Amino acid sequence: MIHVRFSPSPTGFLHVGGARTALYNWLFARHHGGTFSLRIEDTDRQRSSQEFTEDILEGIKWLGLDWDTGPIFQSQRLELYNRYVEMLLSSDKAYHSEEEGKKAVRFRMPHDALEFKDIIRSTITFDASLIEDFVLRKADGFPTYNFACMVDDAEMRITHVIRGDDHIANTPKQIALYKALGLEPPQFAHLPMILGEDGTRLSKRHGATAVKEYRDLGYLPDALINFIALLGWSPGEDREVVSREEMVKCFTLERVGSTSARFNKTKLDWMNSLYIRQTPAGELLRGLKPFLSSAGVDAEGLEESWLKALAELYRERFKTLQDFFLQTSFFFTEEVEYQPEVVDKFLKGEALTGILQEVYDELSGLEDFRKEALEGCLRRLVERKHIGFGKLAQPLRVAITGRTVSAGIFETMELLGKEKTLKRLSHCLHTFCKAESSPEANLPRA
RNA sequence: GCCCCCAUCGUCUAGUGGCCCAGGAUGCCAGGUUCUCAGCCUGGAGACUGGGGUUCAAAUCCCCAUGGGGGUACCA
Repeated sequence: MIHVRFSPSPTGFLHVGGARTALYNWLFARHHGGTFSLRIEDTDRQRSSQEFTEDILEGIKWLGLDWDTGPIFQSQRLELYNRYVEMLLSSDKAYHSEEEGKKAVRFRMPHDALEFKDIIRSTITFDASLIEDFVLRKADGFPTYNFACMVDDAEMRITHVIRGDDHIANTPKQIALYKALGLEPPQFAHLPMILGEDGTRLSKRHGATAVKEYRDLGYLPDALINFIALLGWSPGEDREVVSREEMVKCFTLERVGSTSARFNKTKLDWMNSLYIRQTPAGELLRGLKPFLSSAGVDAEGLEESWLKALAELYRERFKTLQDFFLQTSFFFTEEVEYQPEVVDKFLKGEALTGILQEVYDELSGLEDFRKEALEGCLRRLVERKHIGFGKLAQPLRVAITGRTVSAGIFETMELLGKEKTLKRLSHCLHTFCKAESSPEANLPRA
């Protein structure tokens, strides 16, 4: 039976690197029908905090990685580590030391050559004589990382340690500890790091690095998971879009690469838009509503079917859930703001004024405001006027949306509704076209 | 400084000695579809870090150099 764990230290938010480590452990456990445990390594009393612990747990939950046991907290297991310290002390494999008035227990590091097989890399060898006698128990009574990690891995019967390769240098120390205690070390798999877009270690200046930031920006957990999984792992056969279930099915550590990967937001955006396009509208709506609410829209007060139709209409156009409101905001407001440049380009000129007036007249006489009827009506109009449809569509789009890009004009009008559509058209005719057209004649008669 | 790891298109990667004058994806460019944008379709440019070996044959194996990353804490 395979047992793995994810063991973050709560000294920072869960970032994409940690998320990937958690994901690979989870995938490995699920693939082999083993267990996946959570362990919080909070032995640094200064830097650890409850806030980070909660952030990490919430992040893992949001990503949909369920765990079988834990979380266990190392800060609550001092007694256990002390037992191991006594064992090492009594067999003279460890000793008390004092530096600058601080009493600690150090491990008597054996000086023989050390090597271990890494599943992802080749055999890694170390000259143990270069490794000093490291501290097992600090002056404050807490264990150090290397010691607590080893004791817990042994106690939890961890069979595979899958972690970031910044831990490679720790591995010989931990193996030496296993040997000193007469225990069999687990197998190790060190994952290459995830770097920032510029190839340097991931940090705040790379923009969003925390998992929760991606959630708040409107990325779907499945999309993030898929993207992150590909940072170092490949299912082969030129496949890239892989569902969770498929990943579980085909995940192996052998297919994890050994080169560090740069985080590439552009590709994440593509992946996210792909998942958005594949998500059923109802489900998409659940994700969208919180974003609408935070934008000040009373999402619950809106008609579900209308909102669903809107999401359906725009699903191919937004890359993040946050992006959705940015593109559709004009549906949720009474008035629309018009940019001067856009007005000059699309709403001025006599010919235009005339045609927009005719559009207004035609539309106000329409009973059926569904897209098919709207299309028929406007197509007939441009045919009568002998102009290309584009000549009409753009000014009309600007008039009712305030922008030069939107979804199809008929669908947009249908969802906007007759009232708002006419109101905005009327507003434009009054405000922008007035001066250049003959006074009364061209004004909406509505 | 010392120790360790790594090295294929801008980026993520496929590739485990011949199928590779290197495949996919993304991004970029061009064209098509079209009421704009997006999407979709078609095409294009774009890489084996360098140098030595080994071999009939090397992106694949070995060595060196270079570059990048990590470690060198009573942090994890």
